[in-house]
Amino acid sequence: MMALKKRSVSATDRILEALEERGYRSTAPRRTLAAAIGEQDRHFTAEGLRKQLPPSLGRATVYRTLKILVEAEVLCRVLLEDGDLHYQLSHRGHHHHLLCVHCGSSQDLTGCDIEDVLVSTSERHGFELSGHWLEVYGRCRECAKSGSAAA
Amino acid sequence: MMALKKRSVSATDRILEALEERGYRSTAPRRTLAAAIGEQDRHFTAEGLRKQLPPSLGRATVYRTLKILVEAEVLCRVLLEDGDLHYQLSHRGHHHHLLCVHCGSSQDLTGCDIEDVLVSTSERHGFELSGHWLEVYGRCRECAKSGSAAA
DNA sequence: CAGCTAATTGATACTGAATCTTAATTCAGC
DNA sequence: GCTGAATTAAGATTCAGTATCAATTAGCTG
Repeated sequence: MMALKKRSVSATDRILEALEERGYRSTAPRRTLAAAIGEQDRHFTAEGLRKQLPPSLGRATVYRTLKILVEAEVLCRVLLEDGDLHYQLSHRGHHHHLLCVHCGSSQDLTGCDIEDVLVSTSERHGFELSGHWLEVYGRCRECAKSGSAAA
Repeated sequence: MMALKKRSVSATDRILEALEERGYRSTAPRRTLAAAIGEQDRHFTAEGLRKQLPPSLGRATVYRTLKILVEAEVLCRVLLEDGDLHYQLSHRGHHHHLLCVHCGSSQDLTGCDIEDVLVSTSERHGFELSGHWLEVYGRCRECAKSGSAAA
């Protein structure tokens, strides 16, 4: 089906740059990890990623690096409908996801007015807003089109 | 500070009723659990709850019952800002929470227009909406008022 | 209320994810 | 090439949650 990939900058490079920017050393394990993450085209888990890596790459290294990358905003965490937390390549800055429950793809949600609605709603409740978490589930255009009898 | 508690119906009773409605037996462990849950005035975890119970109450029983109660919509799960999932007494039906990051209290978010915004936004993306998860973080009126130098 | 059966229970073992510890290795600058 | 600090891998450990299963118990039924 040939999902189109915008790999112009290479996610792998973005990851390595982010590490360098933050003063982390360039090591073989991190390069391996960056490459592996760059190949993910869906959200993934730490353990799932680990299974795609040489077993010589220590578990702690995977977890440490993922944590760093989330802090660096290269990765973000997405909440699946069942409460599972996965990782995913991210664009910097605050955004939300449209998660396809069928194929697992995700689109970023930008230019929506949700923030505004939240602000005014919070005010009505005397609530001093500081943040929020939103995930949206459904079927992406492709999956909705290609039928598969939407439940 | 005397948080006001609307305990008119007693959460404990609501829990027991929900179990009965669904054809579950009334057992001593379940009554103990219901009472304990009724006393929670914040979101809590399965293990946290367990620590407040007689150790004779088996681990499996706690988890089993919590699962039943979530299905019965007496409890709902809330996502904390750090990705932790907790439980909380719930009103039936779909709703969101305003979670106070300071005192841990939560208010239900009702009568907001978020659903509408989501529908139209999703449409713009060719996305067939099926569900969403939203948590809002901040400070409740009390905590915002009582200062404690909002970060 | 005694007896019965299926639901329920709790102990225990088990799983899998994630963290901690530590000694050895590797990077990067000199 | 040296050297010190960052990084690593291995393994032990913790922890939440699940599965198993024999023993118990609720709630009929007569």
